[in-house]
Amino acid sequence: MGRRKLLMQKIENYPALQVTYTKRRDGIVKKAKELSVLCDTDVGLLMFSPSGKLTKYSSSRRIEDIFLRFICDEKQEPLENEDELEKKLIELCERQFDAEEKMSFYQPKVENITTIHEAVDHEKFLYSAIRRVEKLNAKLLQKESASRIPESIELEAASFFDGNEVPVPPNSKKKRRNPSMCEYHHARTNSPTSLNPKIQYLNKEGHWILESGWAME
Amino acid sequence: MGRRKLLMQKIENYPALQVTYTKRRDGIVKKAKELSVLCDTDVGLLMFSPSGKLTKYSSSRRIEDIFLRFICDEKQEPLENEDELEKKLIELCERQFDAEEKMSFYQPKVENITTIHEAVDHEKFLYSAIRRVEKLNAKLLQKESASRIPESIELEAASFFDGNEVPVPPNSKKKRRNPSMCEYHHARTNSPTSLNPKIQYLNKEGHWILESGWAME
DNA sequence: AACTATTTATAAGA
DNA sequence: TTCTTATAAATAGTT
Repeated sequence: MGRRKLLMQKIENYPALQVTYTKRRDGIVKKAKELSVLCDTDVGLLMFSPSGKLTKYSSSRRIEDIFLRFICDEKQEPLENEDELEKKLIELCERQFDAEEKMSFYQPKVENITTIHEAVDHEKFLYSAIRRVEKLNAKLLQKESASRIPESIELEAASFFDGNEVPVPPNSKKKRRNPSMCEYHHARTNSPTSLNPKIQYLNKEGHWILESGWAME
Repeated sequence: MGRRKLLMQKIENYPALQVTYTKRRDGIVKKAKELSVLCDTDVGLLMFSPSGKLTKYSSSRRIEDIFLRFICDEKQEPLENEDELEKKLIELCERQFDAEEKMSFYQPKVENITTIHEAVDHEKFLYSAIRRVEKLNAKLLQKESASRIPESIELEAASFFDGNEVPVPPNSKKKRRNPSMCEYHHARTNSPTSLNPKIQYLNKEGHWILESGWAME
C-alpha cells in the first residue's frame, strides 16, 4: 500500500529501508495482536532490525513459553483415562524424531563456529541450560519417585557430586569478575569415590565443572 | 479492512473465527516475508490456531536459529582486536541476568506441572537437551583445549561415564517401544571408580541415566 | 473458494 | 523526524 507499488526486493536506500522497517514492523505487531485477540490464540514474533535491534511480541505468555509449546508441539487435551494416557505416551514416543529436529538448535554446526566470541556465546548458553536442566530434573525425579515408587527409592537432596568426590582446587574463587576463557585442570584425588583423574574447568560464574559438564555447588 | 469494522475482541462465532484466523494468518505470513525481503532481516513467527495447529515462518534461517539469536541476543560484529574481545566478554558477563531470564523456560514452575502427561513432556524435552548439550560441550572443550592449552590437557573421546562405572543392568533393552514412565533402580558396583550406590533409571529411549541426569551410551 | 465493498496499511511527499 | 495523503493491499461479509 502507498503512493506506489514496491518491487519485492531489498530496499537499497538505507534511510528509506529504516523508515520502511519501522512502519512494517509496527504493522506486523499490530496484526499479531489483533490475531491473538480476535481468535484467542498464541502468537510469538521475533524481528531483528537491519541494525540488529530485536523486537519481540508474544500474545499472552512469554515468548519462551510459546517456543516451548513449539518444541513440545502436541495437543494439550486433558486425559480421560489410563488407556488414553498410554495412547498419548506412545504418540509422544513416535514423535521423538520431530522433537529432536526441533531441538537441533542445541547442536549448532561446530565447524561453523570460527570465532572465540561465538564459542563463548555457545558455552554461556550451555552453562545456563545445564544448571537449569539439572535443577528441574532433580525436582521431577523427586516428584515422580514420591508419587510412583515411594517404596523403592530415596532421593537425596545432595548432588551426585558432593564436593568430596572432586575437591575444589585451592586456587578457586567463589566469583570471577573477569570473564576470560575457562581455565582447565587435571584433578586426581584419593577419595574412595574418585580414583581416576577427572578433567575440570572453572566456568565464568566461578563454579567447577567436570568434563561431562555438571556444575558443582 | 472489510465490509465492516470488527470490534477488537474474541470472535464468538466459531466458524467465522476459523475463517478469520486463516485469512489473517496468511496475511501476517505474507507481511513477515515482505519485511524480511524488503529489509533483509531475520523474522521468526509462531502461530497456534484455535484448534492448536502450528503455523511457523522464519525468514532465511531455521526458526530455532532465530530463537537462539534471541537467547544470545547481542550484536554480531566482527572483533577487531584483543582489547575489543575483552570488552565484549565483559559485556557478555554483565548480560548474564538477561540471558538467564530468557533461558527461564528451562525452569517451568514445577508446582504448575500437575499431570503425568505434562511431566513426561518436560522430561522428554530435558532428555533431548541433555544429550545435545553434552555432545556440543564435548566438541567445544576439545576445540578449546586444542586451540588454547594444547600442552596441558588431553580430552578423551570416551564419556565421563564409561560403562564400567555403572554397569547396564541385565534387564535393559536397547530400544523400548513402550514409553511408560521411567523405572528406577539402585546400583552398587565394586568397580574402583564407583564404590557408592547411585540412583539410576531407564529413560524412554532405553538409556540408563544417573541421578544427576547424564545418559550413558 | 470467490467476490467486492470497505477498511487499513503504508510509500512518498511535506 | 513526524505528519499527511494518495494509493495499494487486506479482509469482513456475501455469494
